[in-house]
Amino acid sequence: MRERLESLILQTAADLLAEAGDSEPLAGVTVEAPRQQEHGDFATNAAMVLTKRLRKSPREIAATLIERLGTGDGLIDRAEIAGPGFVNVWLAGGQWHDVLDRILRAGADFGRSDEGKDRKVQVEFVSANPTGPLSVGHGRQAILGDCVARLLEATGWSVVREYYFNNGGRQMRVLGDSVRARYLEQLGKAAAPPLDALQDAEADWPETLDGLPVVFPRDGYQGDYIGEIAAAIRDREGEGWLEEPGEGGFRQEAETRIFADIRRTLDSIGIAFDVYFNENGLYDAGEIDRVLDDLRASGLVYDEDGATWLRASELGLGRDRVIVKSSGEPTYLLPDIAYHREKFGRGFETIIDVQGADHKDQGPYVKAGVQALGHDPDQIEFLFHEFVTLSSDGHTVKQSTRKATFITIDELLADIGVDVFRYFMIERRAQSHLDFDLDLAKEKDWTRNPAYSLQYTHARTFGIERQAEERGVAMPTPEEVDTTRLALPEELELVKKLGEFPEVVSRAASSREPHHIVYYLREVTGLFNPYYQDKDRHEILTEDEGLTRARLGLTLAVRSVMAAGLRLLGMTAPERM
RNA sequence: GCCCCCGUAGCUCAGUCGGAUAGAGCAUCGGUUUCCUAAACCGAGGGUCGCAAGUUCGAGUCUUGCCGGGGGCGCCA
Repeated sequence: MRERLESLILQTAADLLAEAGDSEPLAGVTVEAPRQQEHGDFATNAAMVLTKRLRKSPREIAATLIERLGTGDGLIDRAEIAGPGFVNVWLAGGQWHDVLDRILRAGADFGRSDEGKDRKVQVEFVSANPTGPLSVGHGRQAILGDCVARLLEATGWSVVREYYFNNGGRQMRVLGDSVRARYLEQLGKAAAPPLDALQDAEADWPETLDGLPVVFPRDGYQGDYIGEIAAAIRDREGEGWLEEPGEGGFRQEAETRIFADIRRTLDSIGIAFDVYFNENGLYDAGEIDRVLDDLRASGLVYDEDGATWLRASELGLGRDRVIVKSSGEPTYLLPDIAYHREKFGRGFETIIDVQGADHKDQGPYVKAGVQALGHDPDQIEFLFHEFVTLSSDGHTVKQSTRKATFITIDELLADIGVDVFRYFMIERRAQSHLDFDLDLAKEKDWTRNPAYSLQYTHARTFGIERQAEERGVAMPTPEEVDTTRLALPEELELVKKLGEFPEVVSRAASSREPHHIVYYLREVTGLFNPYYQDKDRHEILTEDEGLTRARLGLTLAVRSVMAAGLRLLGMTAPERM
């Protein structure tokens, strides 16, 4: 309906330009629902935009526009000039009734669209290396990536969720060494380093302690999970692994167990990846070498100080970057470029990389790399999110993966549950810092919790249904709802808000901003709860069967939108709370 | 020093393509319940949209500078 009105207005405005001999295309004209209800159902700035080009006053143009629009084939009830030259349009009453009818007929599909046209998009997120449990920071990225993927699915894209990981390299060696050290300590063959030495990088590091060697790496992983993995190995192997290198069985065992934990955590917050992509696959397939050769052929690579450099400064970037160290080992950048070329090879039209703020200025280098290889860098989108800071008792809790002072998703879930977790992780837009109050999170009394109130609005529609059943009233089918019976302003306002849902989904999907869904659902809740509550004006279950069916229809429409919205957020939509 | 993000009500944050009187939740204060679930609703107070210029019919929104907070500027990933 908005589309119909919009095209009508755009066409009329274009006609006015054409008649004035101006053949340039029309730009900047909007048709939107105004904030104030008194400003009509829709408002357009067309008259003000055309002022210069038609060399007439906005109000004069507005008057012409209104005259030309007329009733717009029955779409328009009336139109008025307002303020500096807005044209406010009120739709004919029946239009809103049609909207409700469409929502009811669409049911669970309302809000979905095919604008993605089944094009392939990849969303890569989390991508944490298997060195430890997922932290709350990973949680934000996980929920953000998943919700973006859900939005894209709802708008007709063919989505692949992907997790990229690296199980080689220095990090993993340190991990294996850390496990091995704990294993030796548990068998009494080594001494644990003192706590103060672990916590202070400047402190003295003992070679031996009480006659036992200290084998724990100075920069080792300190979390309890390391000791647990070591204990599992000890229980199974006894002293059989005394000669096993950290890089061997210990590293492997740690990776297997940690990855299993990560997957279980992801599963527990409702996330399933389609692809787990191992960086090693790129080496095995010879992709790294091929990319290096191709980059050399592009002339954007040179050798200096024994290392190989990407001439990124030539592509407008800050500085050149090393892609192969003088040791012959590639830096992260080379496999990253190779990985992205591989993504292009899989035919994705759009590639979305969800990453933390600390990766912000690396994106351009990856883009520069793929551009040098002949791909369109604009097909890659980086979606950066700022950090999650945790606070407790008014103080920020310091987090460090290595020192294991971070709060894991698992710990938080035990306190607040998946739905509340997902809600708080997605409520704010990605580029805002997320200050997560642990005390609030651990507070059991969630009666003031906005996550809860969204779910409750959905549950309330079932409460109404149960109440209706008790009175022997069945929920109506779309055919049984005579939408014209809904005439109260608050009912039309609610219908109007529900009708915006597809647009909200579309905008949230194309801007990759799932938080819009949250705020929209809060608005629906904010209209439906008072409507339900104000029993003096409008009980839903009345003596009038037709009116009751219409209001139950409205209730069902609210249910559809709330259910669809909650599903986009990955939250459950309970029937009873 | 350079680059990126943020700065909006007491707190935490929304604010669509630049649009009319800047919103929500929480908190505070006052009220509402023989009722379709009070896990609710109604009302009130609370704003120099960090500061200053600029762009224009119009700026929380765009540009520049400054201030404050966060992140990044490795042959780490």
